[in-house]
Amino acid sequence: MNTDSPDIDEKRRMIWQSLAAVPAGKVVTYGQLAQLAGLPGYARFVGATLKRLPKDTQLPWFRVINASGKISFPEASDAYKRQRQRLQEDGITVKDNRVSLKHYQWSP
DNA sequence: TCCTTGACGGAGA
DNA sequence: ATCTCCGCCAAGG
Repeated sequence: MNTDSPDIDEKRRMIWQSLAAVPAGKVVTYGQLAQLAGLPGYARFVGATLKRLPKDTQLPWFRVINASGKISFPEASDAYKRQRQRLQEDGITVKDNRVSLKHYQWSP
């Protein structure tokens, strides 16, 4: 059951919806996803929302990277390795923990 | 209720 | 290119 306030839950829904639209082979930044969801300034909240996703989610959480073009996890972590793996399966080149936003950033 | 933390980002140095 | 500082908004203690 959901005990969160309606407005917060609604914001999460907006983010999930926008995330679902990000196509394979493309990436978006946390801040960009917030804007696409109609929530400018909510970059941090996007991160907090992705953190709450179930491990077996179908949403493309791995297509979200930070504004510097890097994966927002320590390079030694499993989370980092999983995200890099999924991105590479998408055909995205990850060189030294860096994705070229110039080539892969999605613009709807 | 107050204080700290965080899958963020932009401005400055 | 890097690093620090600071504003941002929730979540957790």
